[in-house]
Amino acid sequence: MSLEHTKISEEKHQLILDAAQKRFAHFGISKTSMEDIAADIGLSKSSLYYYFTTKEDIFKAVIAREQEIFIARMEEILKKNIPAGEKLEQYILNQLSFLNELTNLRVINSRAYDELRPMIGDLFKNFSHEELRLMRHIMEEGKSRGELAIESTEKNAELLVHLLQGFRIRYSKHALDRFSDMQAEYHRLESELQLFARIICHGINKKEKTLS
Amino acid sequence: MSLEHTKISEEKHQLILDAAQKRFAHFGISKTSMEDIAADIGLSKSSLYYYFTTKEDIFKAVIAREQEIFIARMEEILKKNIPAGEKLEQYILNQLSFLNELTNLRVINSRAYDELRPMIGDLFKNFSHEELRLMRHIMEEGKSRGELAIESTEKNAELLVHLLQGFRIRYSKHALDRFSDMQAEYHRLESELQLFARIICHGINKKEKTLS
DNA sequence: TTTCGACTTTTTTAGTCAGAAAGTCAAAAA
DNA sequence: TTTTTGACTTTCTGACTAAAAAAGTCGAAA
Repeated sequence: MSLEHTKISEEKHQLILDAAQKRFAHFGISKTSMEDIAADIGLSKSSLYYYFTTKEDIFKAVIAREQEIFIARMEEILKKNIPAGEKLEQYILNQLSFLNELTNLRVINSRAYDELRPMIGDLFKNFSHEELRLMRHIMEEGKSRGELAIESTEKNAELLVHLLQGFRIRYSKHALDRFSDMQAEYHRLESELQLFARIICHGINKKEKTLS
Repeated sequence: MSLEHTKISEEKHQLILDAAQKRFAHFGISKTSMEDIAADIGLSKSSLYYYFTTKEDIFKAVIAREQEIFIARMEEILKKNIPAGEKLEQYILNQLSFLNELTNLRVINSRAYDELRPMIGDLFKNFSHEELRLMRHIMEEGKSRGELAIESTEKNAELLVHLLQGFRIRYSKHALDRFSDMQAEYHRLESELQLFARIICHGINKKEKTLS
């Protein structure tokens, strides 16, 4: 309890999470021992238990931190003074850097998900809620400004979050298939997401002259 | 070889696949023995090996057949004399019955995918190609008729297939979470897919008067 | 408050083995 | 000639064990 409030303790927490984050991203949970993490930052294994009660807790904290980073980054977009459509576009495109930088978050989308769900199910659910909150914000703003042609902000927000999640899951699965050329894959995906954003915003049908 | 051409043999093939399909859908591969399948159609296990060389082959054949059914059903849509946008809409909506009826196909999208990939990886890839072919057809038709506002038919077709696959994977994962009210879930998903189709076709932005 | 070494407990791993299921084949039946 | 089968061999799986590794505890010390 009181641990949370001292500065030094907080720094150590972050130090541990930094080390764990790298290890987990590289070797996965099961192939990362508490000793490994401790050694990385020059502590004994026992000391880790002073800061975290279980290995699971460390993993959860790592995931939670990556989720916070993602949400924070997306919130930056929402603050901008641009049309809702553009916010949506940027949100969609920023998935990319998300997928590439937050490795652990990416991994829980794919292979590991079924094993990890019992552990991080709540985190995942909470993350979905957060994402939905952001998307709802975009929808509401766009609707109230008369920029978006939508009825139910809620349904639209849900759909978009689901599409993005589906896209991410599918990509994560795919990415593990091949250890090959990640760079080329990145560019392919980037242009695909651009097209995605464009279609979502403008539709695929030719625009007719609107009657109303 | 010559087996393929006799009528009786072909019927037996189908009979075996019918039984296997039900067993697999209900119990999964590992919990379905060759004896089980054989017993279901009043044959000895040995006889099964007269028609199929391995259990794996039977499973592959079951999947392949479900894929063919799906593709055939979708091709029906392509034949219709309706605008490309409507074809797209119907394609998107028909995912639903696909997910509900072709159980084995649904399962390989979710939990089992990682285990099954080595076995059915090729089938899956081939299925993707087929789906892409259909989607490309819609795009090309829509473009040549001046109905769709697209540049690269290929890129648009790819994106849409990826979105649909992502959606399906996400849904399959989700569906396994809860054994709850499948009926309500079906309706929720149906209306979500309707919205999906509408946004893809018309976009989410308010239409401005087009200049060109 | 923080660290650690020595400690116990739990989980993984490697290996064994028996029973079940997969897969083969020559002979019989249709 | 096509189809089926029972008896057969081979392969796979699950349950068990012992040993090793990793998780987790605790009291003492810095």
